Amino acid sequence: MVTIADVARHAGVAPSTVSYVLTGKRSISPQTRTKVRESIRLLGYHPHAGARALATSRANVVALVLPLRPGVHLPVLMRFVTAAVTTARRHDMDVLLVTADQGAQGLRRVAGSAQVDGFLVMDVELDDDRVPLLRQMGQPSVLIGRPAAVKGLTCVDLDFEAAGARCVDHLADLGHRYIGFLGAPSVVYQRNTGYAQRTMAGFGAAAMRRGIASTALPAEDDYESVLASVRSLLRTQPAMTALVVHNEAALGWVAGSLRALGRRVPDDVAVVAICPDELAEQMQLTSVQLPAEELGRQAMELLVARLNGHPTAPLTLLPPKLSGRASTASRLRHRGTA
Amino acid sequence: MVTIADVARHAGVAPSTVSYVLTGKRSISPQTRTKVRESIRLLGYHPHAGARALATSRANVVALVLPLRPGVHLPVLMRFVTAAVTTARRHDMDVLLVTADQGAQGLRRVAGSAQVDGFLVMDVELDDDRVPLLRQMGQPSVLIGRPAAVKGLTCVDLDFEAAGARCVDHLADLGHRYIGFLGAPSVVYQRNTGYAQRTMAGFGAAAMRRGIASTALPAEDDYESVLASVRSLLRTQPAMTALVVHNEAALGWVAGSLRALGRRVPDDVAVVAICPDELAEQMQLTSVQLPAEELGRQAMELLVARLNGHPTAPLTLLPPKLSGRASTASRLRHRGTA
DNA sequence: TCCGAGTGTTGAAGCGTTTCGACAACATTA
DNA sequence: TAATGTTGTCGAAACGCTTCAACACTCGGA
Repeated sequence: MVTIADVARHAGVAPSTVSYVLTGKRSISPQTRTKVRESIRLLGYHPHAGARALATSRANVVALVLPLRPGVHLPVLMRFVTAAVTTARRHDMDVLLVTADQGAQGLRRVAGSAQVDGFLVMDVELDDDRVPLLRQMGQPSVLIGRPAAVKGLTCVDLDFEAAGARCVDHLADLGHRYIGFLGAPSVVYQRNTGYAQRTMAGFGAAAMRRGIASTALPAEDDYESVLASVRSLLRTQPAMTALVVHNEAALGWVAGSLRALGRRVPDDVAVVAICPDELAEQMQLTSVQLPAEELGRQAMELLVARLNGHPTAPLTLLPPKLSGRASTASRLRHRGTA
Repeated sequence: MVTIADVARHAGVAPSTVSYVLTGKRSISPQTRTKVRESIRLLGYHPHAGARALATSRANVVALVLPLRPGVHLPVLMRFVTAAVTTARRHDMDVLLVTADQGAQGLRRVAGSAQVDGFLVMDVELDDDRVPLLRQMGQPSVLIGRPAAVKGLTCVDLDFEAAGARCVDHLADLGHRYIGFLGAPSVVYQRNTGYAQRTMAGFGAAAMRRGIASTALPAEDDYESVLASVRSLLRTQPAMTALVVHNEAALGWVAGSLRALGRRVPDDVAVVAICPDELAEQMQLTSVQLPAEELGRQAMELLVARLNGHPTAPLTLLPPKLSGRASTASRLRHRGTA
């Protein structure tokens, strides 16, 4: 292994000088700087991460805590992950993967051994058992998701209530008066997952506000079950002319199910999805974006800020954005206003 | 931070003694051992990972290299990942996430800075640009997948050729004489991905061997495209009575497409999938298992073996296992033998 | 001419481990 | 009894980096 001493010798300077060239914490003459840089390049020098961590008590690594629970939509999850990793790298940080099975135990271990400087915790539930632990541990952490109490934490999330409401408003503006809601798999609700419940709440409240009749059902992630849920919604509310879908896995089967039940999208039933934009684009669905990349990026930026001692707000909510597409381009409004 | 010196002082021994208790590299009297253990517990001591890495030149971290290319089925990928992480933890190792965008550059960096002791590389292509790099770098590595030349490497993979063949044999034994093959999205073949091509090859060779007519087509991951592919297969070979599907994302739409074209599973068309067992179980499909967990586990075990200086075979192929389920339970055989 | 400020560089101490050689204390053998 | 192992413990020297205090210069200004 080539060390800083080797570089120093090769460049004819002291090790500390090389260090200062690297970190930029002191001014170095341009001549020396280029000389040192050249030696580094020539020798293929890379600072030893462990040694650096020891000297600075900073590992430049953050833990990414991924529970991998059933019911989470992995493609979406991976977008969070990629965005977070990319952002981390932009700040010269690496990412250590901590999965569910390691549990609280695992958090303690990596924090205690100074392996990581902070935590990025994904898929946070309303009352998450990791939250008290994170609060008590000194290490900075950022949560993607929103536990019941955010005091003393840093959380990032989409404003799911607003998202649910936004869907209703859009449909109401188009003249729809009977709207259905197709939710996540029922386990997700049983588990007390904040985002699912909040979307529902926002949806329901907005419907009340606008004087619109609404019905909601969960949907599992297979065709039969989606079909059953849609059928059930239609039976409950035969006049239903619009459907809000908050379930990525079910999306692929919604149009098919409606068709199987004799309804066409968008002419008989308009559909609004809450999902990543790409997915909606591909299926030509009007949608409220689930800005996975943006969330992952923001979360990591906040974590970096905290690592550098900057204070952060306990809760950052991203406003929902709706993109209109073919699935709500029905002629209902014209009919209604005709 | 509580250090080994603190523990030593608290227990009334030398730091080195504490270290020996921890590593077990020298015999320590039971009394001292319990005394030290008690102090460790009481003070909540965790050895500093960086310091340890510096002293031992072993980070006890492996890099997990995840390209996250389009077309890979993420649920399957995540099973590899979870299995690999779990296995790593069983050997007291942690896992650093390295994603595609970091490229070869990233591999060099983490290896050079002694951040990781080895690499677990996933989703390896036939001629992967990371392979020469891995060969030249000193660090041990294990690949999941199978590049064109495996000399000097350690690779783990399912025997996809055998898997393709196994499907044909099963169907042939049931009396089918006209078999279709529904493959991965076409990008996967364009990208020269080994597993897709090998499955096809195994399928084709077995069909020839058994004197069976076969047709193959790729399928994209949306309903319309699956329907189109299936229709095209049926048009090419109207007598087709069986279908082998090697495309997790398409699986959900296969039965629907066949039904839409007037064929029922399994009575008109038998279906065999190559996919993780759980997925097949859920859809009641006869399948050749894609043993993601087993592959991830094996790969990590091999990596650990290499890290400990044990030699490893360049190629470990897992034999395919077929589980019969409802989707091939047609009465064809009886008709055939009747 | 001398002083103070600023600039560029250095030597050495320290970060928290592991590990090697040394050394007591005790047990075993000749 | 002396020589020889064995066992358990210790002190000190690494490991490769950062950073602080100190030092040698140069440059203006008084």
